[in-house]
Order: sequence, then structure tokens, then C-alpha cells
Amino acid sequence: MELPEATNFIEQYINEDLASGKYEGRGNQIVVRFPPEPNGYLHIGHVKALCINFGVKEKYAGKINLRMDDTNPAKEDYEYVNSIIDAVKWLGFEYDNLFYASDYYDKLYEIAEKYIKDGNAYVCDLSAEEITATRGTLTEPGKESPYRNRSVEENLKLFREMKAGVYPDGAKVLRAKIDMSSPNLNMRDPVIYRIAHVPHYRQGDKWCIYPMYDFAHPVSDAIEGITHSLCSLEFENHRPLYDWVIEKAGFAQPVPRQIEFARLNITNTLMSKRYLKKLVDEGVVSGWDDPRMPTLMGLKNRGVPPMALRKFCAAVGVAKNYGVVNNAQLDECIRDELNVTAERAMAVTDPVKLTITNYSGEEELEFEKNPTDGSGATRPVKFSGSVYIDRSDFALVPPPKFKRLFKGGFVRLKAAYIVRCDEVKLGQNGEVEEILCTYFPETRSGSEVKSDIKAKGVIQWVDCKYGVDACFTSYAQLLNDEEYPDQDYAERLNYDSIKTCCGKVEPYAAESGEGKCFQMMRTGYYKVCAAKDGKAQLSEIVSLKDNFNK
RNA sequence: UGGGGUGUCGCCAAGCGGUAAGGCACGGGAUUUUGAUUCCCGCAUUCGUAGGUUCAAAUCCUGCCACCCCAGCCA
Repeated sequence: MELPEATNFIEQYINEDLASGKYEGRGNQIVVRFPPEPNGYLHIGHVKALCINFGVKEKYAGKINLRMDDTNPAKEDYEYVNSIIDAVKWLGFEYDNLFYASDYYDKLYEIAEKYIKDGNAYVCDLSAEEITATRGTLTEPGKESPYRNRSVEENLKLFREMKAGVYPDGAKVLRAKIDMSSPNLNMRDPVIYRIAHVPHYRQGDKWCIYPMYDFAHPVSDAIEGITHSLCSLEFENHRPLYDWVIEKAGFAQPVPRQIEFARLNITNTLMSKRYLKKLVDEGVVSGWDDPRMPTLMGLKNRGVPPMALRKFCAAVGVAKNYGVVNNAQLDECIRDELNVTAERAMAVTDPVKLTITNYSGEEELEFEKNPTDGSGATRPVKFSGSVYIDRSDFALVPPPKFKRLFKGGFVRLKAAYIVRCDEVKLGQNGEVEEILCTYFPETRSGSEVKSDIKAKGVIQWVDCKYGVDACFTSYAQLLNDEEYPDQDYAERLNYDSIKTCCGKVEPYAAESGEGKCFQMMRTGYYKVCAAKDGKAQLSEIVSLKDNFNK
């Protein structure tokens, strides 16, 4: 059979498995799954697992299930399953089936009874503390439970009573009977069922015993006919148990194979659910969808295009090395995507008035919507000869290599004319108040007439007459680990992480509709938000590269 | 101190016995009505380390070192 070229070690394994012919009876179909527990919101770390799994499905024309790994009723809720589904869809991934581990509870229970009948599981009366105490240590073997050798009949009776609700939480557990002296702690008679008189968000009060991950996960994979169960590195130690569970359950070959990969880490990006929750609970952020959060809802809210996240995962690759990707790589992927998808608009965040003394009247000029998407589409932009430019685009004393405006210098007003600064009006504190310029009609943008007048730089502007008041929000970089190793993440996020300033923006951008993304020329990529207090609101997605001052 | 993993450029990451891909970052240059984009060019004689096998090793063998994971009735 024709095998696709493997681009990472997971695909190599899949190719080997395919080549071995083990899936011939199933038409060589590869089946994978993405199994989040619905106990929280998906974040950027999950995108890697998503991309890997959906990537495999795509590459091998296989199937993929979205499976809610909901075996702990105390933590799970529909709120999370809905948010997970939304996030997966937002990323543009289409799954073949939506499954719930909780739908397998009957089957799981049946297999547990089989374990008992086969002498592979027993009901243990030890308390949680006692089980911990007898588990042994890294270097010493554990001690066998005194209940380890109960008869099949007794185990069955007890287990059925557990299910019937005869015992309180913690009174008894079902344990797999494996090897208390195994060097792998996971094999020392792990608990596979616990009693929890807690209603399940989907099953209600039907159950008071719930299967543990180590039992439910492999069985769920096997039930669904998963061929490759991809998970993160910390489950490597569980693989022998994974295989044991499936083998003793008696599933027919071929059975799923677990393959582990390194999870995603990004510098200055908090990825642990626990800390993320802390930020929400302490009110450091406005919620799970705060634009500073690395949750998919947060990223979406910030204006990050889903494709940028997928490109990022592709760039990062898949391996087993523990690594931390520099967040510059993420930023670059976001820019890369926005560069071709975002329209351009002009905005000034720190306005200074520039008046052209020899211009009168007004006109409509052509402004290219996006010079990089190849469309060449333009839109009109009104010009009245009196504009706001950004304070940083003018210098009283131009630094070396300065390409923008200074007294006596020339600069092009983007899409308009080249102007020369003749005079500068200063305020009481010496700050620039107004810049007076002369414009040159023959330098009109797109003009056929050749002009000898040249300008080294091009700056953006917003017309005084038509410009709209705007509020710009930007999210500062978190303090980095090297400089502030002891700083708490919550503090880092809190520290000046939102900055706002008021300026002017073109009406085109202000009226373009909430959610639209623009590159505000040299100031960065921004998302349009709902107007507030009569002002247009623009929030930064990612800053633009700026090589000046390097 | 048991077991399971991992160590290739500042950061990710290919490589699978035949003489170090790529991306990010960085440096230089060209084009540009965004100091953006685009486009060139440069960027590990060396693969944790010490030995060994081989005509030939990042790739095979051995020892050592470093880091990560495992003692939830969480997933």
C-alpha cells in the first residue's frame, strides 16, 4: 500500500503499523481521538494535541472522535463541553463523532465484572491513606492488600453492592490485581473504580461508582476502535497499564496503541489550568475569555486568527523533547496570517496636527486595502489638507537615519502627497503643537506626472475633518522569567499589562464592524471592538515588527 | 538510590552508518507610497560527555553527566 511520507515520529509509528498489515481487516483505516475532560476551557496548549490528531486524520484519510473524558463527576459540566466544542469548531476542525466516556459506563462496568471473574480485580477495603501507605516507594515494593485474595464470589457480591449504593464514599474500591512489587508504581494494583455519591452531569444519579482514567481511557479507546491513542509525555508510565487493561478486557486485535509526545510550552505563557483559574478567581483578568488569557476563548477575543494557531503548531513540530517555544514564534505566526488577511487603515495614537498651508478644498484619494493579498483593491479616503500625524513621526531634532518628518524635511503622507515641513509651533512646555507644511500637487499618490521631489519616508495620517476619536488598547508583554524569576504570574499579568491611549482613526475602520481586524499601518494589528463613549475602540492583537532603532 | 523518558545552533526541530534540513530569533544587502511585507545572503567542522566498533558515527556499543515524569479513591 501507498504510505504517506512521515514528517514526525508519530507518523513513522503509524506507517510501521500500517505496513505490518495489522489494520488490513479494517480497510487500513486509522482512527484517532481528542479526549479532553470537560472540567475547564481549552487553551493554546491543547491546540497542539488538536493539530496532531486532526493532522493524522487528514493525512491518513482516517476518522477522529471528539471524546469527553468525563469520568469524574465532581469536576465536569456542560458549560465546559460546550466551550470545548465551540473552540474545536472555531479552529476549523471537523470531527467525525462526538462521544462521551460516560456513555460507556455500562460497558465499563461489565468489563470490571469480567476482571473480577477472571481474577484480575478485587474489592479492597483499605482506606485511601492505607493504600498510599502500602503502595511502597520509588525504591521499595508495596505490600499486598489483605483483601487481595478474596474469592470471585465475594468480590462480585461486594462490587455489586458498591454499585447498588450500599457503601459510603471511600469505603471500598475496585483494584486491578497486577503486581505490588512492580518498579512501575502504576502497576501496583491501581484503583479502577471508586465510590462517589455525586450526580453526574449527564448520567444523573444512575451511578455512585465511577471508573478511573487508567481504566476508562484504554477501554474507551478500544470501544471506539481507536488505532493510535496520542497523549502527552506524562502518560508514558501509564502505557504498560493501558496495555494491561485492554488485554485483560479481552478486546480483539488490533488494539489501540498509545504514543506520547511532548506538550506545548511557550515562554511567558501560563498554561496550567490551576493558575489560569487563579487569575480568573482573583479577578486579575475579567474571565476565561479575557484577551490576555491563553485560552482559545481569550485568543479569539483578542483577535488571533485560528489559522495562525495552526501555523504555529506546524512550525513548532512534534517531538519528545521537553521544550519551551519562544513566544516570538507565536507572534510571528499571528503576523504572518494577519499580513495577508487584514486590511490596512490609518490611525494615530498620539496625534499632532499637521496643516498644509498651501492647500485648500478637499478631495478623495485612493488607498490600497491590502498590498499583500494580491487583490490591489482600493477604497477612497478623504483628504482636506489638515491632518493628524503621530507624534513619533516628527522630530524636532532628527536622529541619525530618521526617515520621517522634521523641520525642512520631506515626507510622504501615505496615499496623498509629499509635504515639506516649514514651521513648527511649540506649546508652553516646548512640546510640538502644530506642524505647518507645504504640499506639492505633482506628487499626488498614483500621479503620472514625474516629480523631482523625493521623500525618504511615508507616514500615516488621519484627516482632521473626518477622523474619528478612538481609544487604543494594547496588552503589554508579561514580565519575563529571566528578569523576574520570583514574580508571581498573577502579578506579572497585572503589572501594567493593559495600556490605553486616545487618538484618531479613519472612519472606515471605526465603522467597519466589531471583530474586524486591521493593520494600523506601522502601529500594529488591531481588532475593532464595540464603540464606547462615542469613541471607536481598537484593541491590539499583536505589534508590528519595527526595525527602526535596532 | 527503583522504573520510564529526553539530551543536535539563542529557541523549536529534521536526521535512522556515508560526511549537520527547515522555522523563529539574530546580522548584512536589494526592492518597497507601511523603517511592514517580499527578496537575496550569512548564521553548529559540530550533535551532553568519555571511550569503543567501523574506511566512515549525531546515527551502533559501553561507561558517565544533566534534565523531565511516576508513590490522587484527578485526568
